[in-house]
Amino acid sequence: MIRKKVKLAYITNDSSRKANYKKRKKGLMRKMSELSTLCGISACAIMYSPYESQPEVWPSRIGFQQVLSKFKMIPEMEERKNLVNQESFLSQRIVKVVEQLRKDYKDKREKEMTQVMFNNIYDKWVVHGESSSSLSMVALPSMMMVMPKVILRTGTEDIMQLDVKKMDPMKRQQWIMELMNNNNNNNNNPQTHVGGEEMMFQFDDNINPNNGH
Amino acid sequence: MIRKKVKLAYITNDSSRKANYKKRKKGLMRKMSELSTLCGISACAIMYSPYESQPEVWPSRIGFQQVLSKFKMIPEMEERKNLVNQESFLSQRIVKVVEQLRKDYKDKREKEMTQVMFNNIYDKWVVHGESSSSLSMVALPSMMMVMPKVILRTGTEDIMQLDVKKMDPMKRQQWIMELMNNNNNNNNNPQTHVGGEEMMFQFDDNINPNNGH
DNA sequence: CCCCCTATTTATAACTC
DNA sequence: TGAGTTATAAATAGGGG
Repeated sequence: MIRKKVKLAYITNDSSRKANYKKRKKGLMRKMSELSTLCGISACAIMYSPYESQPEVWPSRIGFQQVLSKFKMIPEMEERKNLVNQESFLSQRIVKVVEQLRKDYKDKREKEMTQVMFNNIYDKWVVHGESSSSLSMVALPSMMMVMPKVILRTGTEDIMQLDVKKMDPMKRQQWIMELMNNNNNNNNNPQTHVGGEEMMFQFDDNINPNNGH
Repeated sequence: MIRKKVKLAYITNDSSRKANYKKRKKGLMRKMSELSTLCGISACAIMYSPYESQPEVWPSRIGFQQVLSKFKMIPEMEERKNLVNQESFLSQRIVKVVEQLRKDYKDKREKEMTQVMFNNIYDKWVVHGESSSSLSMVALPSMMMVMPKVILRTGTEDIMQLDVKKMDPMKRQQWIMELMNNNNNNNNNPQTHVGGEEMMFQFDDNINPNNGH
C-alpha cells in the first residue's frame, strides 16, 4: 500500500482514471458542502464526465428550486393573440442563430460543457419538468446571446401580453433535436466574428438615467 | 497548535469563518483543478461570499471564453429597422416581468445566489466586457423565463434581421440599476403562481417532427 | 490583510476481496 | 466492478509574524 505522491497529469489508464474521478468527485462534493455549511456561503459545482450520463451537480436541485418557484408566477397575465408575427420572427431568428452556432462547434469537450452548463442552469432556474434534456441546452446559449439585442432595446408605455397556454413541450423537444442532430459542419469562419460589446442590452429611454448608484 | 476536529456547523466567529472560507476556497479550487487535469473532465464551480464583491469562479474565464468566442459571430447579419415595434413590445414585457419578479424576491440569500449564478453564466457566455455588474443579473432570470414563451413559439420562413450596432451598454446598465434599486415590495401573492409546464418552448411547425431520436 | 508554521485531521492511492 | 482497508500524501485549524 505504498502511496505515490500525486503527479498532476492526465491519468492514461482508463480504470484508474475512472476510480480517481469517482473518489475525487465524492471528496469535492463533500468539501463543497462543508464550505457552504461552515461559512454560510452560496456555492455551486458542476462536473461532467463520460462516466455518467447526467452531470454531477452540487448542491441538489432542491435548494435552487426554492428560487425557481418564485419565478413561476410569470405567466399570470396573458390572453393576447396579436403577437404571432413578432413571435414568428423571433422564433425564426433563434433558429437561424442556433444553426449558425452549430456550424462553429468544433471542440467536442467545449461543446459538451456548453450543454452541461446551460442544462444545469436551465433545469435549476427555468424549467422544472419531466422533459428536460441535455440536448435542449444548446438552444439556451443562443437565446442568451440573441435576446439582449432582439428584446431589450427600447422602452415604450405599450404593454402587450401573451397567451402562454398554447405551448407544446413535445414539439419544442422535437425542434431542439432537429437542431442538434445534424451537427459539425465545422466551418470556422473568422469573418463571422463580431466583438462582444454590440451584444449588450440597450434601453433608449423611459428609464431614469440618474440611477447608476 | 492543537487542532480541533472540525464540527460541521456554521462558524459563528466572524474572523474565524472568514479565514476558514479563504483557506477552503483555495483548497476547493485546487481540488477542482486537479480533478479536471487528472481525469480530463469538464467542471465548473462558483462560490459567492460576502467577503468578495465578485464571485469566485473556477475555471478562469479563459477556458469559457474560448467557447464564448464561438458565439461572437452572431451579429454578422443585420441592418433591418422594421423591428422596432416588436422590440419595444418585448422590452416592455421584460420590464413588467422583471418588476413582477422583484416583488417576490424575499430571501436575500437566494436572491444573491440568483444574481451570482446568472452573473457568472452571463459573464462567461454572453457578454465579455468591462461593464458587467452583478446587479445586472436580475434581468437574466426574467429573460430566461420570458423568452421561451415570448419568442420560441412558432416557426415561419420569414427571416428578419437586426441592427445591433445601435446598442448602448451605458443605458442598459442604468436601466438595470433602476430595476434593482427599489426592491422588496415583499408581496408573496400565491395567485400569481403558475405551473411551470406552460413556460416551455413551443414550435408549431416547420421543423421535422420525425427526429426525436 | 497576507503568508508561514506545525500538529492533526482528512483525503486518497494502492491494494484486497 | 465496486466496496472496504491501510499507509501515506494532502489539507487545514490554530496560532504567529
